[in-house]
Amino acid sequence: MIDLNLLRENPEAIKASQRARGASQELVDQAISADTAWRQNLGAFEALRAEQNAFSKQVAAAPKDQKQALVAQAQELSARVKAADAAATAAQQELDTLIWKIENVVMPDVPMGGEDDFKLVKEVGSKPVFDFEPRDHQELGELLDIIDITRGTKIAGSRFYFLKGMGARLEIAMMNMALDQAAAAGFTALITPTLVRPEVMAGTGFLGEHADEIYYLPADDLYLTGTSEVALAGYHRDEIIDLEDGMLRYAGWSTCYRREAGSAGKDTRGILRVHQFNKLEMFVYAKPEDAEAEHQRLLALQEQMLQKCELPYRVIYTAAGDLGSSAAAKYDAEAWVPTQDAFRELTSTSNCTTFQARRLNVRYRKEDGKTAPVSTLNGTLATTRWLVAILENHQQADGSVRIPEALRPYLGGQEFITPKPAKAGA
RNA sequence: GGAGACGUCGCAUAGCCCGGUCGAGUGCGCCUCACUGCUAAUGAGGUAACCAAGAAAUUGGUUCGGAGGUUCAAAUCCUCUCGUCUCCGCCA
Repeated sequence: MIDLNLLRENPEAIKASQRARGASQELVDQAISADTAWRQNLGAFEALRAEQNAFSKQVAAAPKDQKQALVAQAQELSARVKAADAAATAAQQELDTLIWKIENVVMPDVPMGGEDDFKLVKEVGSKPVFDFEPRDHQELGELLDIIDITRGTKIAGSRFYFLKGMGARLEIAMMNMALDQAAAAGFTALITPTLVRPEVMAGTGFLGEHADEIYYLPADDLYLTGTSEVALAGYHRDEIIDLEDGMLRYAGWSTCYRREAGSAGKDTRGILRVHQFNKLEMFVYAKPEDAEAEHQRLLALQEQMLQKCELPYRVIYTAAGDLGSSAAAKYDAEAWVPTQDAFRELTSTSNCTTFQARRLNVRYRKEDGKTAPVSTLNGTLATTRWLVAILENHQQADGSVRIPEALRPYLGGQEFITPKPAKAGA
């Protein structure tokens, strides 16, 4: 939710942001008139209510024989109060629906435009050169017997898979390495609920634009979360948190579920885009003045992970139109996927400024003792998708895969994943 | 799954039966002052959040888990809902 004061004092800033996103500017004008109407209605109601409260005290103090007459008067007043109350409530609802539709105000340096209008920040590492025809991760997965898509599909349908043997262990190793790194950087580990109530899903904004993407369990009226961000953002909901000793940093470990309804036919091969995967997500509650520096720090942590996995990658600064509605700025790190001859997104980190916290009502106490909304930030540190890049970039001519050094301690020192030896006589 | 109890201002509780004098008492914690003087005791006062108006002091309003309802008036009565606890049953 945007800041109402900003709407009143500098609506042009919000309009400019909406324009950069390619979102509606008209909404801003509508919200301003709704705000004015609401405040008028509220003032009228409050004056009437004050009258009623004063009158009510008279009634209470009046001697018995006068009560009857006073009550009769009060009835008439009560009716007017009810009407004014209803009008004020309606005006507020109107304002609310409008204000919730306005997206977060983007940072001034965010490029205008859509998905392809990003700013390239950097490219790191060199793309592997193969003197053989590289296999894609699905082929490697089958050859090494570490990814079983056929059986995943058999038991759960398309976009499901089994990670088997070293495949399963590789994912756990990577997740563990990420968790260790996060812990060293001051993040508290959290294993989060993956089923949440409707109000939490709505409160974090995912029921809006992502509604199609979400699994829902009608028998229990619960939603499966597509990221632990939902639980992590809701964690301190309606709280005044203490940021005196520094920001609150969490590393959420969870399985994520996505319907991928809008991506039929896209990335159907392998495990690049699946209905269920694991993810380690960083989430930070910070004072607004510290948010930008922390955003850079999250990106640095992501890069550190990518480098430990010895992956060539690039960092892009997303354009306004490709930002989530609560993000003011976002960096994506994309790893090189050789068989696709393309960079594919492995991590994403967003600075949501105070937008998300305002909606979730998470505040802190400032020096002057007043409360103010905090800033929230999030960023991916590892997901199942990373396996795609690891397998493809580190493959050898015989189909074996070299394990990046940093991961080896998590795999008993093992250096390669090798194909099963062919059975004798086969 | 069955039965019951409970949810009040940081924490612990009073108030609810018998609606108005309750936005709400007490204890603890915390803050300020006084006194004493020594890492304390005692006394006095203060101590929620949110919204609107205002330059501000301040004023008005809302909030007693949440949502509805009854009433001139709801912490208090009614309905639903969420949560916690206890006992019983059942069981990965």
